[in-house]
Amino acid sequence: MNDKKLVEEITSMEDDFSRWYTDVVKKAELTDYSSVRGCMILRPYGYAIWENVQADLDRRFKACGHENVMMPLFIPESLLQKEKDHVEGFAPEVAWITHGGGEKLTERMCVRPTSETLFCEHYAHVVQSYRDLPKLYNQWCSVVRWEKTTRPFLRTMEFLWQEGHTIHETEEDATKETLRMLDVYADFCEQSLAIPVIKGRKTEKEQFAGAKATYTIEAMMHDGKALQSGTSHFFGDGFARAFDIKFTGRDNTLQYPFQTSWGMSTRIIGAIIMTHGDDSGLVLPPAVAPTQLVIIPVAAHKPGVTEKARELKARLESRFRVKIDETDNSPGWKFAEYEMKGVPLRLEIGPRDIEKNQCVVVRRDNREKTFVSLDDLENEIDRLLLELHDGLYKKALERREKMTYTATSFEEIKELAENSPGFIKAMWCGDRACEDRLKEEAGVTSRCMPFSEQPVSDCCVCCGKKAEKLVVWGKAY
RNA sequence: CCGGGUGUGGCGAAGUUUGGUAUCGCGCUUGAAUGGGGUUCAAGAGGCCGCAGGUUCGACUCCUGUCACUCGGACCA
Repeated sequence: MNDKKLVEEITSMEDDFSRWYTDVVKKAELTDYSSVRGCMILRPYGYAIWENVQADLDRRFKACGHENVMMPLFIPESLLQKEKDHVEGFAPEVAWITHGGGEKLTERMCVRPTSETLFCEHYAHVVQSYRDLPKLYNQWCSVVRWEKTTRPFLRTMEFLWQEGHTIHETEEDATKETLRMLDVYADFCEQSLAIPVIKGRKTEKEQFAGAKATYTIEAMMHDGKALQSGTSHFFGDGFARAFDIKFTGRDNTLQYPFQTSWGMSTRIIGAIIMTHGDDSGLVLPPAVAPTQLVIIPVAAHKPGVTEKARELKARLESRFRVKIDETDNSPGWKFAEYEMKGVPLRLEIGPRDIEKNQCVVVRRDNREKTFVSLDDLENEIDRLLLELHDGLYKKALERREKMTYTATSFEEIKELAENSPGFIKAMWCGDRACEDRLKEEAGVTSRCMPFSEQPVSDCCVCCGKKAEKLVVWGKAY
């Protein structure tokens, strides 16, 4: 490989991870900028990834019984104001509409930063009896938050997401739903995106504005930083009380229902990039790759090559997302191009292969070449895609384990935070003051309190008092 | 929001110190050869130097303002 050329194209991860990220996003043609500050244009290739994410998640939601709806883009100020914690959390970053059709509005409206308030208002209309419950709703939309600094996918002022909003008869049902959706997200990340995640609960400091409990899946990026990849919130009956949502229960008394909400956004594409990518560019997990296999004819001018390549495409496209590159760029150029774009498998077919009734299939993640008989092509591709997915997952998991440390004293956690990028497992007494101090002096925030972890000691890493909660600490995007 | 950096054809840069006809590489177009890791040669096209003021006979270059991107921090679901 010509390393010199490669260095000209993108910054290496090791040299500057942030620049590597922006370079990959740009070179893989995922996004573009416009004259709208802090917002991104999703180009066809970037949008195609989102469409695959969306289709996969939507299937999972429907399997749980969720129904899609559409809520308005705007929220009147009075509606946003109804739940105190919620408005306090979001007010600083909403965009306000003050004029319409050239006239000043009597009441200003914000562009939705999230739609809890709209769902609540609607639920108040449609929920009368326990027979109306539960309602399991979801919407695919974009939301706006007036961010100060932005980065493609990771933090933009407008972004695409789904927000699920459900309402239940009992606290128990709502709690179950919150955790069920967290599992849906975790399964999606691991099975479709090959991203290992840690499931856990957020501390009160990190919890969603208005929630009684926030659960999260946290993933570790290549540089050791954490990315919150999906969240699921339990609201108790707080929103129901604020919005006066009541139903007649089985015992003929008026009761408040219990609610949840959960979301995953285009940010997850940032997670894919920073989990699997390498110095040659993007590496896409097969389940969401817009093209799973690219066919590259070699010596295409020789008789029979183009025909054979087209024949293979026709044969494969009922089972895989296949593309053929018939441009007259050199094969080497094409190899580099599709590596940049993260296409999982590359199929090379040339005169020598045709003679032997075979082709060459190359994996994106490790560049391993396999000569595959054309008689067994479908099965081999299936196998290679599966192996590649497993390989990506395993590699990401190994890296996370290698970059996860434990600390039992303040000095230790501070030293680790400074010198060893990654996650730090340490006990916490539950005091906000300790959490604040760790942020202030060690520069780490609590990512989550994992569900399935053994205690690493019995006293708080910060104050030394008795502690039972294990927290995963880290620096976050 | 605070601090640093950068804005020059599609992309990446030089030129700015010391004001005087807009440069280079890649890409693009056309033609030919090549083709198993970013091929080669030839001929072309393409830029009011981020934007707005100011200084000057003259501004990519100096001054003021402003916008965007970017890196770090703060804030953030």
